[in-house]
Amino acid sequence: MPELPEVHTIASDLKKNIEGCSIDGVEIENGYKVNPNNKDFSQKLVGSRIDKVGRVSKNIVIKLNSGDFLTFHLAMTGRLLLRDTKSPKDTHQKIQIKLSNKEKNLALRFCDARMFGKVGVWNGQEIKGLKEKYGPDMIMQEILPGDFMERLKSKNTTIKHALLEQTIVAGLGNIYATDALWMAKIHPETKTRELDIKRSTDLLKSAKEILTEGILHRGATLPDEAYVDIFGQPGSHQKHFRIYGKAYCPRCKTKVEYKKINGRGTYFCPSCQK
DNA sequence: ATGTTTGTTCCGAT
DNA sequence: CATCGGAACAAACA
Repeated sequence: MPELPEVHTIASDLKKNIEGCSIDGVEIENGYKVNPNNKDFSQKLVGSRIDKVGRVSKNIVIKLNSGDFLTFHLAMTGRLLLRDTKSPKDTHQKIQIKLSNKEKNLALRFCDARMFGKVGVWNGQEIKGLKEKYGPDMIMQEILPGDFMERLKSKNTTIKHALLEQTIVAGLGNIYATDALWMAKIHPETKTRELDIKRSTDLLKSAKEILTEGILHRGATLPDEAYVDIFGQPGSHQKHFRIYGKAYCPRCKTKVEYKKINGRGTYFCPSCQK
């Protein structure tokens, strides 16, 4: 489930809590598979130290002192939890990584109900390749409106679909893209080829604004609690959704329309999104 | 029982 | 060969 604000929250909390820790052990649930394989994964992790925690698009990327990188992609239902080593196993727990420094012993746990998530260890070259496959990050990189427009126009599809394409711009998911289009008063089925500079500028501004707001609210947690932070706490951005999940447009009170656009549930106001 | 779901990748059609 | 749309991945929930 996590989109940029949720992944950002996890990465920044992890940064404060596990940088400098040594990796003492790795436990992988029976049948669960990681990259490149479970044996090499464990061997490369155990005995190394965590240098830096960061994010590449929606991947959590952890740099080790060995020069290798540990990555997590949470997909729809992945969770990263920082627990006491003695705390009981979490639901859908797939991996436990034991960490320690002078003051504490911790367990970093990866859990995933639907198992669309991905976990692995990679070398520097592979991480370079990972970074290269994504478009500019909506928060960490400066994107000029003209560039944003050209990138969107490079794909001949609906604006909603193009926004979700991480190779075009990185960070938006279904919820934030839906709200960004509402903020910019753009119909989600608008063809990318019909974009002009004014609408592209509005959309870029809206997307950055909604993602920034999401970060301030520590992400959005839906009723199923697929996303919680590393301490198991929900975010609060769900209280600030603009049109996602709404029945009436907050701007003009028109009844909200819901339809699948390129396979994803999309809410929009038929009156003010043109 | 059926239709949903926050993401991404792959396959078939064009 | 390149591009696009949709299915598929798997599980929980209403």
